[in-house]
Amino acid sequence: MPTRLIVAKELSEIFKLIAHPDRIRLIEELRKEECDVNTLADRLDLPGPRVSQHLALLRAHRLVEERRDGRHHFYHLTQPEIAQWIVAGLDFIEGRLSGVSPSAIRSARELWSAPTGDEA
Amino acid sequence: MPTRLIVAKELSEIFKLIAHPDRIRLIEELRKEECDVNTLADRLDLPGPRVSQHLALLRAHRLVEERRDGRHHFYHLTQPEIAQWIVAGLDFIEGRLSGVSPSAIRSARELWSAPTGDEA
DNA sequence: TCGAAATCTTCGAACTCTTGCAAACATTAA
DNA sequence: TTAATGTTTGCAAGAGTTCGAAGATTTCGA
Repeated sequence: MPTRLIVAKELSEIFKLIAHPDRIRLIEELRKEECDVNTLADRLDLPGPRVSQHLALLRAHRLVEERRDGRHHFYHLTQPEIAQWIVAGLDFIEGRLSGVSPSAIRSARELWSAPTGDEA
Repeated sequence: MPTRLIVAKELSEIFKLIAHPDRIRLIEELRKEECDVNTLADRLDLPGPRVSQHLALLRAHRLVEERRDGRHHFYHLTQPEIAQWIVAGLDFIEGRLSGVSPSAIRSARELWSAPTGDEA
């Protein structure tokens, strides 16, 4: 199989992996520091099993890693730079007519770029 | 609805849109210059209707635009920079154990970065 | 002009994959 | 043992993909 085909498939895997609002928010939460599952579920207002399944997927693709401490499972990004890459994708929705105002995008970009503990 | 949720959804739309090997290769082909549908189908070795459907999807999300000339439909990227953003995603598959060798990734990166007319 | 060929799009039906939810399971702590 | 924390499983609903066939438009030759 030609190189280009292989790489296109691998790239599409990455995109598929990230192409879910819950997983994007998980990555956003983890962009600065590790966090345990329950806290993530609380912050994102999602049921526990769902968070766990998403994390299992991210883990299977080595986008996150797990650290266990007692009964807590802490997750963190293996490559924190991926958060910056994701937010760079905002450049490509800015021009579209969909339901996102430029100011919403601007504030989102600031959220992702800002230091921790400032969530809106 | 909170801004963060909206933006996460919009971002996931973008990722979903790109998360297909055919569409990634289409974007790759279009990264430098416009091209008509048949030529794309030939180069990527795909059936015509399939190419057309993928392009319709990209068009619906304004990632590509159409220019008609006679019976030819020429497509081009509305934001050529998106190709560079996509290829930057290669950074995040390099460390994984999947079936892609580092050299394959390196050559893919060169392919996407190189001037036109050099396809392997 | 008429009809055939070329180019591209769209439709509808199968197929697959993902998602969401509830229930059950596993492990650790008190 | 009981509670707390996560994970896994099984299944139904939904979304995305693919294909063949049919439709639309333009060009070109008879």
